[in-house]
Amino acid sequence: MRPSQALAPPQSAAPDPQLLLAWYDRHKRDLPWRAPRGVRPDPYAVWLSEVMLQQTTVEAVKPYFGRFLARWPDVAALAAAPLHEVMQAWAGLGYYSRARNLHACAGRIVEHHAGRFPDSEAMLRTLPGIGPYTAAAVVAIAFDRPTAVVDGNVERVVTRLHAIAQPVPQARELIREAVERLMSRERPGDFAQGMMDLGSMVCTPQRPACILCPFATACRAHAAGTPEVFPRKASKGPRSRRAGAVFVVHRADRCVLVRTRPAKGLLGGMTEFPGTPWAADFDLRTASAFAPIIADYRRLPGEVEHVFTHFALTLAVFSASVRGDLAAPSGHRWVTEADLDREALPSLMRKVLAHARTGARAAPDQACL
DNA sequence: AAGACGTGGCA
DNA sequence: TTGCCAAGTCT
Repeated sequence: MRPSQALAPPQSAAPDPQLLLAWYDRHKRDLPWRAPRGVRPDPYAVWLSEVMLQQTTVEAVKPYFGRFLARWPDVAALAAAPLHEVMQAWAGLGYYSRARNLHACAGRIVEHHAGRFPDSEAMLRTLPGIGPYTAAAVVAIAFDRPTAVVDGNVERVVTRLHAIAQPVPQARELIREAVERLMSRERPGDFAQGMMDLGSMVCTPQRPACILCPFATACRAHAAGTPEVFPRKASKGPRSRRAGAVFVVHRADRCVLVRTRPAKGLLGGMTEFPGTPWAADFDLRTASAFAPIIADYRRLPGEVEHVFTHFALTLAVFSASVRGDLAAPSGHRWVTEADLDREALPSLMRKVLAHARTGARAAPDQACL
């Protein structure tokens, strides 16, 4: 090597997809929805996993994926399932419109596509719950066809690789084009998954392990010494806070009063304990007007705290017991304690239930409503 | 086009 | 406790 070359500024070689594939072959994660090298995975399993993984961590998805696949081994089985069973099985995973769309999508696949997943992105995009990312992921991973798969991981890897300083929304097309140029045409599925593994294991949001990165020599952000400033994101304002109250009513025959939330919106279609609306200016003294049944309510000590993406919620819990022959008010129903586990109870309502169970024992009497 | 839409883990 | 983050989609 000539001295002039040694002294020259770091020469960034164009990133090579083979480097990523070699890294992936050595370090890829063993995930339940991944097929062995060279084996085409079941498009149904790929689609199911991709929908579950939308904004959701791998660890959270694993047990749900296993249960869904065991219970509904193919699209036809899922399409034939009652929606409420799917919602129940999804309970706890979050973003519940995904479960509704999953079921609707399965129905469309069976009705309009002879039970087989389309292999074209454009066709997949027309299906409920399948957006640009999921359509590309299914085409690349399940059908091993070359297409640019861009998720949050890929955005991070690519904005660092090219030191793209525009905030992500504006940079999206630039990122897609960069992936288009970079991706492997020979192993599109492995390339897509390799980029995501790289993003989650090496090119992490904080303290990326650049020393382990197959793209390190080509990476502009690494060269600049500031990988973690990419991607640039618009800062969000402070999270707002709301409050409300819920009523846990026990009947003498060990039933609990519940209702189903409207299909759309927050926790859409999920089971809940009746309560007040949730409001920033909630006043506890107005809670009684929302009690589902006339009864002797006791306020349980403490509160249930829950954080949604766009607001934090504080819930007061009221508890009461009523006679064994009381009918459920319209829009409500009685469910046995045992059957409660088979309800589509979101995490928030499981917290309420746990609070009611412990609170009822710890402090039988407090303020009355 | 910006905001709604869950949850749990971690600094 | 608060904020950020995780394989996005829909409106």
